[in-house]
Amino acid sequence: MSFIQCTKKIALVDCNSFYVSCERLFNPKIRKKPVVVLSNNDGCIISRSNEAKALGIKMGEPYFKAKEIILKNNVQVFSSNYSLYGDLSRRVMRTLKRFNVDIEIYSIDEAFLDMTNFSDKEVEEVGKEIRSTILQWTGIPTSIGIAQTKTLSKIANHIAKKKKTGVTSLIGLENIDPILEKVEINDVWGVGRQLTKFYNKNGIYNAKQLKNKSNTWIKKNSNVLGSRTAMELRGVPCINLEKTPSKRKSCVVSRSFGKRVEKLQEMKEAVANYSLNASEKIRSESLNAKSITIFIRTSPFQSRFGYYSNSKTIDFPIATDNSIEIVKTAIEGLESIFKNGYRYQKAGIILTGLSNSNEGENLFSSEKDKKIGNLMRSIDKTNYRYGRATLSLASAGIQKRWNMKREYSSKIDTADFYSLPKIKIT
DNA sequence: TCTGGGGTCCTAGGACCC
DNA sequence: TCTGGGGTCCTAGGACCC
Repeated sequence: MSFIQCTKKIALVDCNSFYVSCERLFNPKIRKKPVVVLSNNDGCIISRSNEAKALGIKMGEPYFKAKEIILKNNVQVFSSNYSLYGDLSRRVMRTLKRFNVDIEIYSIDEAFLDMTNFSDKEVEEVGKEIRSTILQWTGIPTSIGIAQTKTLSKIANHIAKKKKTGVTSLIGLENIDPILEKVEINDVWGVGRQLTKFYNKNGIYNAKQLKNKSNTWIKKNSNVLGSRTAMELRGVPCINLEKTPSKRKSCVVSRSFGKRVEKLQEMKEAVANYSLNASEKIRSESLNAKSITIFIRTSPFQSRFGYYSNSKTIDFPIATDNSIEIVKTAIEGLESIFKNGYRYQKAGIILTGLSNSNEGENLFSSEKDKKIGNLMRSIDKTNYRYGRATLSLASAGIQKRWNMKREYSSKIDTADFYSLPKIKIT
């Protein structure tokens, strides 16, 4: 038996230190300097410039732990600014779409491209052209890895990150084992902490070893995901390019608090706010939620005050996108799990069982429901125009003492006219 | 003092059915 | 003494990703 193997060519375009690059765009002074961007609440370091990496600052490290290195080396620090990053991401993706190839937007700073239609020889040159176009049009530096499968293109991308040209193609190479041998197993896409531990225990330390491990062993000792990764390392595509984004299945809004919350009233305000945001989000995507989960917890890192974590899931009678109903239900859920005497660090809500809201006026939709629908739409429009929370519910509160910390924000927002960077003409 | 947020998918185990 | 077996569906929790 024989089969025709159609060799694919998949490119992974990845923005270099994306959030840092976004901040640098409007701040030339920090171009060659070490820079880091912090997560919400200024908690952890989630983006680092090469200079910051060289200082030994680690990905995901809590900010307070890295503070000493940061101060000593005059590292520039920024609170995250997702409105800015989202806008620049859209610009990068729009630029990519101009190249007329199938594209899957994989995350805020990554996209897979199907370059199968280009010849083995062309592919690297096209990659370079894409890279320089993005740089020129958006100012964002990228790296591009090209290979036969998504997993291999991730590896090619790692290599490209260290090259000056920023582009690496593994297409047409007879034997990539010497390359895979240098890739640590935990750097392989799909291999996280637990799998690394397991593979190490079984003598697998790099990508080549996993690739050459027998199928039967992998199938017996891991799950479908594990064998898929191994196949992909062998050049057999198992993970398809998703051209059309699939509808989301859940919607989470959760935050750590800027200050610990101890009172039910404050917690209610926070949960009401998260519920409002989530409702607005699903309405903007024409979705209804079947149920809602509310969760609260104290800090898992500070057990001296006692640890408490709980959640409550409630089904709606009918799938809904109505803010008022969602907030009301969230508060109900919160009251059922809230316990006095704890210093809460985080809360959130999850809307699940999402379905298209236009799928059928259901039997119960009444005049009243329609009126509520119209009300929701006009709230959304007003908030879109004048900023979120122009119109809100009283339960969402005004003081918001629990609001998150953002001490180091650049306050630039290319998606908001009043926050555009200003140029002084003299 | 200070440790992110938003997703998806898989699996094990329980409930239930015939 | 022996105490069915096989199937589906659902959910919670874990692992992974960026």
